[in-house]
Amino acid sequence: MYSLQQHSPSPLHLTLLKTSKTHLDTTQLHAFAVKTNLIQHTSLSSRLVSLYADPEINNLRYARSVFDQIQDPSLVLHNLIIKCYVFNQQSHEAIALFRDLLGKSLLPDNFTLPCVIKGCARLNAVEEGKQIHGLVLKLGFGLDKFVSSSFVSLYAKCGEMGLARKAFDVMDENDLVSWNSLIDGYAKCGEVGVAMELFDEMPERDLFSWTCLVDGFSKCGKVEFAREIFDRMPNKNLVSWNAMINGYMKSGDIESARVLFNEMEVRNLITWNAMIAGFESNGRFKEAFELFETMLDGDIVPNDATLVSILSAISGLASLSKGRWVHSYMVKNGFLVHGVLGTLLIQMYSRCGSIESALIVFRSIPKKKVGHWTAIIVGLGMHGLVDDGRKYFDKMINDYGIEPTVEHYGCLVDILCRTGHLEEAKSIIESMPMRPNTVILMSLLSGARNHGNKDIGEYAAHHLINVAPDTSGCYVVLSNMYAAAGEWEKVSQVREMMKKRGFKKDPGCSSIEHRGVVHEFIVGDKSHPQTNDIYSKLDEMRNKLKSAGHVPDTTQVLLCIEDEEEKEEELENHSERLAIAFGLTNVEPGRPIRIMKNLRVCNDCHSVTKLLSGIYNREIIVRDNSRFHHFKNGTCSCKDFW
DNA sequence: CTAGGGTTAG
Repeated sequence: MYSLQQHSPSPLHLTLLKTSKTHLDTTQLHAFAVKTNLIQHTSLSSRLVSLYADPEINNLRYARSVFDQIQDPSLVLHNLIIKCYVFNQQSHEAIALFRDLLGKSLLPDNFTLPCVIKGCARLNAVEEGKQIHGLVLKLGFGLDKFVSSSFVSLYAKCGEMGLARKAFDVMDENDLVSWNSLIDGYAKCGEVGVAMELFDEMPERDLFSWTCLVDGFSKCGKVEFAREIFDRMPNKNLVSWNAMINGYMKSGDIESARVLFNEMEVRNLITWNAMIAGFESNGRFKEAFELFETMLDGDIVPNDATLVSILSAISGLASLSKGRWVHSYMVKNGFLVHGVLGTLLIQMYSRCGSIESALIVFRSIPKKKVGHWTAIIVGLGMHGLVDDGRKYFDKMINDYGIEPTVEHYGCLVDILCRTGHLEEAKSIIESMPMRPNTVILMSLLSGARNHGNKDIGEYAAHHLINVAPDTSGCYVVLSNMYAAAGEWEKVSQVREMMKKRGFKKDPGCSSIEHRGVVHEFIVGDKSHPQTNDIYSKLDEMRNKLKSAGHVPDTTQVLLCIEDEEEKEEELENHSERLAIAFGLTNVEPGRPIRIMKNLRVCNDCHSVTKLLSGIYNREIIVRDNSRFHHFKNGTCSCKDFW
């Protein structure tokens, strides 16, 4: 190893560095050039740009900074940087530089154009692509093989099949790449017939073309066609198998995906990620996590994409211990939390019930982006830390100059509704720059119910039914509100509406994690190995609640049950009660019981859990479908607003 | 000082 600081430059050095392609050598050449002021020579600085922009070295930041110091950089240098931007998924920067280039009255050539067009394709920027197309025709590159096939690919990727076809037909001679781009486009649009016809017309088909069809049909949800092609393929490679697995996962056919996965002799990281992401997106969180463990046992190294799926899966499982374990794995293995992984960690911790850990992660992120702010504000909202939520919202806008999105407004509205500032919440909804979504309107409606404001309740319900007529929760809350106001006629009107629209409730399901195992309970569940213990604990709970003076609140057992005793029984078997009974029997005294539930906690369960937290002197943390409830000493963190 | 356009996970 030599050091340029200690040796004077010799021709030998320069020759060595000219042929070298490592990052270290390049930075040494860079340092040398700066020190000796040779960087002023365009030939040397140009060489540096090309080295830094080389895919092997790929140091975009250095490439750009050297480039920026060159007076009147040549077209070739522009081409290098543009290509490097596209390679590094920063196509908007590539296009910005392309515009600079035109502004400098430099003309793009047949090297520039395919790169810029590819950048447009990456960004789905079909309008910009069309403008460039006009320029291409003016400059006379319309017949260039690479330029025109780039347009076929761009239009096909953007779903503009008419234009793709035109660009294809204009070509002198269609090579394999242009055929594949076109077929890929038709397949992804679901044009099975056209895609197959073209495929049959192709002069030669290699592996690539077959895989385009498998992937295209998978992506547009025609998984049975994808499988047909897959079975007919003369040869298959990893990409074909992965595309097929992905197709099954997208269509929700997890079993078929698993069968393929097991049949595979060779798998790569993409295979594992496709499976894990597939489990996660289909709500099979437990299996996603188990596969992740299998992967690590097999010494396969995960990447960011794997962790994105795994953190989401853990959020779904609400398993704090698994979350902590994965977080420490990430720290040990050098995963950076600055980008999307930071967002997911914050989300994971707040959804697993530890807002404290979420805050620690949030504070540790040096350059916070919108996603981080959203995650922490949503988290604080879920946990009912009201003042903090408001504080972070203001801080984000005023100190960091970040434009709030609909989600941020949602949190603010939620906070205002919780504290009874309903008019203010309503006026924020009316003045925010975007249309209110279901979540915001539900917050307002629930707030109106809890604070007995019928006018605002009806206002919110009216808008909700317009925005999302399928939201059953809206009718439930509205009916609760009328019931509380004693307007029984309106209550029955709402129930009629629900019946007419055919709403059926999902069965309630709660889960609790104990010693690394997730235990699931549905309403009236008797399948757990400890069922006897659980039901005798339920008996004990019922007696203690009775002596504490609890009267079951059956007003929310809405639809099908008429008999009063049956109503009470239904309540007693709600899934969260089973989970609490399990928790009281199994979780070590003094440790909190953490439960996750798929539906909103009902009124009666909420007041029962408050009482139980006092009676058994236990902290009980329940995550329902919208927020966390920290029950302690007979009260709840949501202050009875949820 | 460039060597280009088509398929798989997020």
